[in-house]
Amino acid sequence: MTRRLSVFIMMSMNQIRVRFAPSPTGYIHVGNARTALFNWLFARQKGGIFILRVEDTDIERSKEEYEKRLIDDLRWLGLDWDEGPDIGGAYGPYRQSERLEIYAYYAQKLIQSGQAYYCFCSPEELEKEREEALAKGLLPRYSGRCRHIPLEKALSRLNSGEKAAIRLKVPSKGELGFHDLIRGDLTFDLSLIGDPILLRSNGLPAYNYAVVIDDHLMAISHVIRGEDHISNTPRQLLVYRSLGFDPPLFAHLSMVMGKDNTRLSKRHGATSLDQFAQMGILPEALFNYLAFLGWAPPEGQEVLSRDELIALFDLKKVSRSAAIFDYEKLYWLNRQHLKRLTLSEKAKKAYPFLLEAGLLPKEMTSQHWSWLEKAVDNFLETVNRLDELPERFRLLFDFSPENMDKEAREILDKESSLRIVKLFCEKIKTLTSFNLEVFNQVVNEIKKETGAKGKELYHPIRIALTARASGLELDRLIPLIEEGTKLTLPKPIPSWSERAQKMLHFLDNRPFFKV
RNA sequence: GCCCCUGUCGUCUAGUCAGGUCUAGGACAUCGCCCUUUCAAGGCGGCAACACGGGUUCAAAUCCCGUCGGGGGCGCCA
Repeated sequence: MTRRLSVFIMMSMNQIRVRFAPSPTGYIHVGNARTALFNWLFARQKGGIFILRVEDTDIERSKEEYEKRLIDDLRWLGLDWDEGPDIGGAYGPYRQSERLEIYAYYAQKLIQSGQAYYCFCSPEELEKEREEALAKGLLPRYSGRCRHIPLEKALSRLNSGEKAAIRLKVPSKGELGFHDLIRGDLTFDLSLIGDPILLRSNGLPAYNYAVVIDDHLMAISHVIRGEDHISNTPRQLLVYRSLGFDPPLFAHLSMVMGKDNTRLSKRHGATSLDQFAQMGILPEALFNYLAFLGWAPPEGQEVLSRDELIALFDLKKVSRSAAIFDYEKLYWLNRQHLKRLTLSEKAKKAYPFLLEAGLLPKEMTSQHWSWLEKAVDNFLETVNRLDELPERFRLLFDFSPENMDKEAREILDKESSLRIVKLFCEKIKTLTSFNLEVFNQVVNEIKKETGAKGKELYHPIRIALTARASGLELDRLIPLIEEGTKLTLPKPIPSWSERAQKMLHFLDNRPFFKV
């Protein structure tokens, strides 16, 4: 071994190396995303290495398509990795399906040293035994029946074409413990653990085995993963021990639950990252929220950027109890992050949602963008999510007196209001230009002519202009409409005169309105 | 069934390791008020928790024991 290589190994021994190891069996779930995020925060804070490893040994369920989506989704969230299947690295390959010879090699070593053995039991037999044990209230654990088959005999059965899995021999008594960075010292009774499968009869490794080989060979220093792996840890520790590997440090994160305290699933609402993107949740907001699931910064700060989170994060302060995913708080955080964007970022983020709704054109001119910025500046502060924006924009695009809400109708039922609406419409229907100045002039005239003021005056005028009882402040709304009518849009914004004429026409054909 | 983890406002949590400074702090949600030509936003304020029962102690959210609740595991899934 060269001096340089040994220096390299020495360095990597002290190097913090963590990994996120998902199975590409579906779209990435927020619970897994949170695990990835905690690993990432830890690595980035400590100047360590963050690795993405794809655990695709479940051939039935793993799909290439999912791996691609997984990568896209993680990147969308704002995570990056130093080694992974898409970018390579010194400890690859990073896809378990490409590491099969490695698993076979170590399994053989264990067979040869007598620490593992061939098991010829069929999955059906085992399933039956397990069910029987469960029914009797016994421990559903493998009997160890094949443990005593002499190696020569096993080999000859193998040669004659029989299929076998490889199992690890687990001591029948004793205790095994480890220190968990979040939960402290944990101990387990070995007599309760059956001999785990290392290699399945199809040659593919089982999770509890592959994870050990990979974590060791990839020089993982800290395994940060979900609580559902706590009881797997002793099994894995046994593999480390049999192979003479030093185990890494472990930290088990609590689960993420839905509102009814069951595991978060589709029926609780959005769970996969792409769904949050579609809802108009900013990745930095989801990132912020996920970091807060089971952890809180020391001084109670709430709205934090990725960099601030890196600086503040502390694995030792992570909560031990399960957290419920609260959409309301996520939405609030999203609003806060939305507010932090610059005007042009706001417009850029809003655009896809307005395009999708058919309100803005595919080809945007600089006039479009400048108008969008103004509009977004007014509407964004009223929403939690970007996907609520088209609905707000309809205040500008839709003008339909026939669809007035109850509140607006009730106001029009008052004779004084109706008179103001008509007066206002008559005055503006023939105007060639309309702006705030003209508007105020017209309003002043009406004020003089009718004596109305305040709410009595402005509420009807709002209805005349928008056919709605509520919305944006009028002096912010008018410039937006005025400028918007000059734009080329898939669906034009009605001008003041169109509005006035449409409203008058509507009123004339409504006999039940007085006057 | 057995094993493991876990338990502070409805929710996320601070406080628990080193018991008194906790008549338990913050945030979301909710309710009320203010601002306001509407609706929001914003500002201010209110409601709201140490799962329960024992013990130790001058003193317990904090330490010990038990009970109960919640979650996870016991796969040729990961």
